[in-house]
Amino acid sequence: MNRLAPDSLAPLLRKLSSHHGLSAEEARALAALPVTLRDVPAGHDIIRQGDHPVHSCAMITGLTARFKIIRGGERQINSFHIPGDIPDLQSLFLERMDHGLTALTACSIALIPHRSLDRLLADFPSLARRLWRETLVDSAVFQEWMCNIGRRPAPMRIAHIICEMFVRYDNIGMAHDLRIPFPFTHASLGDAQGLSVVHVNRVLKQLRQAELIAIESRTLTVLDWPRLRTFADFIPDYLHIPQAKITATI
Amino acid sequence: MNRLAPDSLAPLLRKLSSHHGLSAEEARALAALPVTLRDVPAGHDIIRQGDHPVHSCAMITGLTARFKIIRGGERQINSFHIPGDIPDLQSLFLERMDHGLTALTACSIALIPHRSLDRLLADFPSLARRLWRETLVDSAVFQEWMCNIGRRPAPMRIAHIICEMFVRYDNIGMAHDLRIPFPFTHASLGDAQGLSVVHVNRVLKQLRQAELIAIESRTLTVLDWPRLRTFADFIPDYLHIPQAKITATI
DNA sequence: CGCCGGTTTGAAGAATTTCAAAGGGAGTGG
DNA sequence: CCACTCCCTTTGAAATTCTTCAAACCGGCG
Repeated sequence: MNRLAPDSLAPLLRKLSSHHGLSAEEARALAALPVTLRDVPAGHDIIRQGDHPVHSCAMITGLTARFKIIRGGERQINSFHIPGDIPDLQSLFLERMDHGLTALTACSIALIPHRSLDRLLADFPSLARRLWRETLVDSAVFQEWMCNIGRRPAPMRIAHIICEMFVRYDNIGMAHDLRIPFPFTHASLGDAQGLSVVHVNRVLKQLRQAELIAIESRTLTVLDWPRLRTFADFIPDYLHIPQAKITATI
Repeated sequence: MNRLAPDSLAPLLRKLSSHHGLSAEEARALAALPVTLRDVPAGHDIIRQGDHPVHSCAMITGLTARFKIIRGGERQINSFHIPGDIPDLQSLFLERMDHGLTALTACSIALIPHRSLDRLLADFPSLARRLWRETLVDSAVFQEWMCNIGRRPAPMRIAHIICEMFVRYDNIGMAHDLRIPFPFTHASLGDAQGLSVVHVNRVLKQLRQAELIAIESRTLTVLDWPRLRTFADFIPDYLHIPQAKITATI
């Protein structure tokens, strides 16, 4: 399942350059990282709580989630990760994993040795700043999720996470005609937004009946973006995507 | 309300050195930062959503909270900050504030110009790594709070946040005889943990009656740490405080 | 064809919120 | 020094949201 490929970091490069363009030199340094490609089947845990990873991984295709299992066995999903994300960049500085990373769909990921990352950051402080920024955006998303889970009623929560995924997929060029991949199970949405499977189901039904969204064959169509985003109280600030890139499509 | 003082960053220095000791040179560079001290009255907003700050602030005394107001006016508190924390370090890279920072008690804070921080980080990559790490710990705390809010019942949530504050206060030498400052209002706890004021009140009553804690004159006493931490399912990993420093006191 | 994971529905039950109102306690002004 | 005020805490009761339990359904895959 391991192989090497030269431009496997393309999604990451695109994302990193989205804020300020990457210099040729920076791009070269990133592309030169010695990565190992790995294909992960759906449902597989990529990193487990308690691990001391020596790699971080960049998402190439698929969908992953960071999660914690709490006493009683309930799962809390803290984030979803799509191509271009580095879900476990923090493991570079926080040696011990306090959460897991799991593949919600079949994924292909690029493993980057911490040692190489260390060197890269030392040699290119500007890249260090970019990556630091990425971890901060991550953090900003956590904060918005807390608002969702802590203070918004279920229908708003689900609408909100749909809006978020829509904008994020759009940002990496994976939204077309108001359609995005939607491989989420009701259980994964519930674990992310603090709801039971049953309730997620009922709420999705509402959203469908209100003709805000349609879901078929693991694809979600936004039927009425303005109404959906209003309903969800969705304000994309917190994703810290450059304005220009957002307003273009939506 | 502004004045200058030489060693106002002492709490921050102590915290930063807690992971790996600071070199003399690093400590000197930090202490040389041109900070402005400011006293903030309780209830005052230090930074508002939408601001583009040119400083970050280090907590010297008092208690602050990061928060968002959502449509409908509800407040979600995302984090509490005690002396030694830099609640808004992220504003160095995320230009626009997507949340606010408010003083829950009278506070004194040290404003550090972003320009000086930039220079510091460029001159001392090792300090950059330490500060990056701090923001990642912040992130880890967000993740644990998500577990709390999303998946734990109210009594566990409140017990958990109490455990967290206890360990954090202990870590900066502000816990004595199992007592910590407890200036939280029920409203602030509720806004942090996704509960109503009324319910926080009832839950605190339970915890008192179970003789897990006692609260008087804004001081909380942990009456039975082992039982409290078990009840809360509290595992301090996520605070990423060096083992040695934790087990010593608790 | 049959299995399996995921979805859907109904009904009952629990946790939590909302509404309403009374009870402290600390600071302020007279 | 007292009275007043404001904010916070506390309590009760009713309403609501969401969960749990149970069971049927559905669609893709071996």
